Amino acid sequence: MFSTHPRQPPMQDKYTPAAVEVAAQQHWESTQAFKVAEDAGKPKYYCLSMFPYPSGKLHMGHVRNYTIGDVLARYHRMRGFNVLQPMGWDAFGMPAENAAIQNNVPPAKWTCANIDYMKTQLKRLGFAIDWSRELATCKPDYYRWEQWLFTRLYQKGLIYKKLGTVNWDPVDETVLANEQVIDGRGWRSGAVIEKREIPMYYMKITAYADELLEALDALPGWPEQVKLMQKNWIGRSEGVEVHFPYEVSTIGSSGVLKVFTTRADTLLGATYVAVAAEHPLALQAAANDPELAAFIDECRHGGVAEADLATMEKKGMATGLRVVHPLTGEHLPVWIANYVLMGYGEGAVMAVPAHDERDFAFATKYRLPIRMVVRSTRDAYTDTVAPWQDAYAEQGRLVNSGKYDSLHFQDAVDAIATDLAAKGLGAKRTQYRLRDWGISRQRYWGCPIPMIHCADCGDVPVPDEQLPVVLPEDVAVTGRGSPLAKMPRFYECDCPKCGKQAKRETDTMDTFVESSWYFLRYASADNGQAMVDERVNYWAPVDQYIGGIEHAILHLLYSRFFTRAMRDEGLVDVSEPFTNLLTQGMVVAETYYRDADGGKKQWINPADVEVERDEKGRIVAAKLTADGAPVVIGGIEKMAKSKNNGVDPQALVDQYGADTARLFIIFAAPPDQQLEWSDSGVEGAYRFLRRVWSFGHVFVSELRPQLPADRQLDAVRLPEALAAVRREIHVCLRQANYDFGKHQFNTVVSAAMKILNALEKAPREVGAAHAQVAEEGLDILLRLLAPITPHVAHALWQDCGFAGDLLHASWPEPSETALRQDEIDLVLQVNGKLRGTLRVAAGASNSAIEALALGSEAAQKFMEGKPPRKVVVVPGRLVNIVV
RNA sequence: GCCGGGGUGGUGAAAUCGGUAUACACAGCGGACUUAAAAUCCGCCGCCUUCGGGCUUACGGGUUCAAGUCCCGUCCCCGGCACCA
Repeated sequence: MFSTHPRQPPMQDKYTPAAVEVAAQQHWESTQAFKVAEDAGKPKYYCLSMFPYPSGKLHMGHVRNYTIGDVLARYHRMRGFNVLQPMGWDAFGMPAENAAIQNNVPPAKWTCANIDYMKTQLKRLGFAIDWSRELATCKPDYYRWEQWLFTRLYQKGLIYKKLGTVNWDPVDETVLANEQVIDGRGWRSGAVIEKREIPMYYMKITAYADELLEALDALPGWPEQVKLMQKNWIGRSEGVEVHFPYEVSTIGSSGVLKVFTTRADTLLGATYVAVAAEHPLALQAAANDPELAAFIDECRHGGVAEADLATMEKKGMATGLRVVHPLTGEHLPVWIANYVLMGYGEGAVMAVPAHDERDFAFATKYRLPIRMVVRSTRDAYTDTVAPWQDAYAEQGRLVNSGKYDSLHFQDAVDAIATDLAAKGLGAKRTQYRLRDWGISRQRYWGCPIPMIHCADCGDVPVPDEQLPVVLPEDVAVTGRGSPLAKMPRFYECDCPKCGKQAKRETDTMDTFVESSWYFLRYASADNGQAMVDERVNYWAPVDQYIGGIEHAILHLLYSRFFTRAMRDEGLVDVSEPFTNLLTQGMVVAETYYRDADGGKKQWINPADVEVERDEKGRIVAAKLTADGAPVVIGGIEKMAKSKNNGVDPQALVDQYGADTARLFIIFAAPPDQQLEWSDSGVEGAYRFLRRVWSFGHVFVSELRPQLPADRQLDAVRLPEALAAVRREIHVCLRQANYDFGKHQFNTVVSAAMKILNALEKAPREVGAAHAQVAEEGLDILLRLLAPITPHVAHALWQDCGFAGDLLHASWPEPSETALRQDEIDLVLQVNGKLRGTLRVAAGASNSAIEALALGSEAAQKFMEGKPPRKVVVVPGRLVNIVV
């Protein structure tokens, strides 16, 4: 109160992020800096971050995603590219319906309000976005083209209808998403979920399975891990389809049970077959067997998620039916097993307990025979087969297989397939794990499927002139049933073919459909006459796509499929939508909680907690600031509402500004790793920007006036101390450019910090030369920081008197003159251990270095008089003397 | 269960083609400035040590003159599994 601030700097020396950022953003806004059009004179760079679901407000994961994208966009602009960075909203989806149920607000209204707010947040963060291309998938001018394409693909046969299995909540009489099924029960009703078969539309993604697989090899810009996951997901496997003829005496009719196997070599080891609970043979057997019927009923309980099916207890029951082994003629029992699924392959598998772990466990449990037919190279089998060993599943030479004995895997498969084909009981076949994409959803807040069901004409696509089928927006959502199915004014219509009264489809599409083509729509977002136009072939493909690793399979695979489907419709030239892919890691933070009633945990926000540290700085305890009583440290978790460990980006921006938020996010971890939140790390980022700011203004007031007229630094002979500072700056720049190339932005920030450290420590007494080095260093520093902290860089660029708009400045390159060194230090090792350093001339020969090393004091000492056995010289790095 | 990824100081992390492990920060400790505090600046900071040095990249082996990096095995953590987006 009474104090003055005698050393308080002049006004412009104080870093005030809010003022700096508003000014920079106004400048970009008034110059329309980020609005782009096609330009044949420049290479184009289409930089795209995955568009957000408008959930309410931005979370830290969004800020990270869009900061990474913005860094790349601004960097490429300075590299001379014509950069497009658009933004939009993935606006259909379940959360809007849940909010509608909870707060009694229509999904459309809720969604639009969220979009408005989140857009202001994105603008405040200073992203270089071309907002003129903004789109929202819930708007008819977007989804009408999705409906239009649907009718095209339907007429082409690429979309078809069949039964699919869903989670049915018998109490709420509604279909649930997998995440709404918890331990086999509905999340709201608590009712036991049943599997139910309903008619659904499917996109024939399997028609592109081979192309989607093969083309992965031509995507060098994608992370190997993502390509591998997609490859495994598509799951191409070469195998044999085997037909087991029905035993007529038990089944009562002739026919064959089809199974697919990749291990046809083990066919002679098959001791039973298993079918899904919904399989026709299962239903037939259950018809007059109440016990079997009860078991099938039990199999219907629980959800459809694969992770649940794979981890549940394997159960089965014999049907009393038999099939005939196609090669031996042996009669094998047919079992119903809960782990066999009707939707996968043929809904039936052959079981070889001796060589398949799951079959082994099943056979052991139900005392079914186990017959060894493969002797692996490790000769793992003894006379007793239990317990299971992984080696049992290995390929090897056949035994106990009659004429196939001693054949190895591939020869055995070939011979068996040939014999099966001769008998008409099987053949080689390629199978995919990938299944067709079921896109029907029994939900309200989605894109209506443009189909009309007519009693006479069947399923009829909505004609072009009747599109879009507009989703009514003034709707009450209750969570019971589907609102559209209860809305005659929506579903009552006339058949487009015969004109009779018909019924409109009331299912909507999977929201993955909207996100499978939005990146193409951005190129021609203003076109009201067509889905895309010729501009798409200027911008597509996306040069750099950035988003969470959690989308590695579904979203990215659907987008690759959709791009091809649109290509084959003549809408776009390219096949691959995303040339380069950067998968960003999660944002995580510490959690704290207290035990509450009923074994529940009461999660406490980290902002309300104080931590205690020991003398090493380790956190040893934590307490709630409000009451001073201890809380439990819950470990590091993904930022989430449920764990109350989220940090609100808005509060961060309000307190420190957008540049500090961006700098911390970029510096704390490389983009593809998880990012651990740290309030003190944010402080550190802010401190750095303040130092940059004050150095800039020291330059303006003290150094710039000393600059000589001739500014050719490369021609100047600098004092050694200053030459070292300049070399350090250029070494850091070289490092930063290398790191930018591999998207390791955290070390670009390190390099910027090192440059500032070097500038601050530069010897001041050398006057004009110092001012010159400082000017060059500051020039480099501001351009390096321009993509990361664009506002502060923009302001300092102006204040320090550098020419032009920093947005259009060129990217800096290190000077060879500045990097030149006459002598270098090598590491001296004896027997691989560090024993000293060796100063040598930069161009010294290996033999000269070797001689110098052997003669050195350190080498003499640690060689202990023994003769060198070998001397390894790594030029520019080290010398290793082996004795 | 299946597929993919990760594990380096007290903490976030760095180490480019197998070549000085711990750059750059954060936290902590000590000092300067201040009536005091904040801010700022300077210094120290992997572990052990008989002060010669020895040890250290989740754990156990292996290859190599040399391994955080390559190979084999184990443990733990995370992402995805088709209706969350």
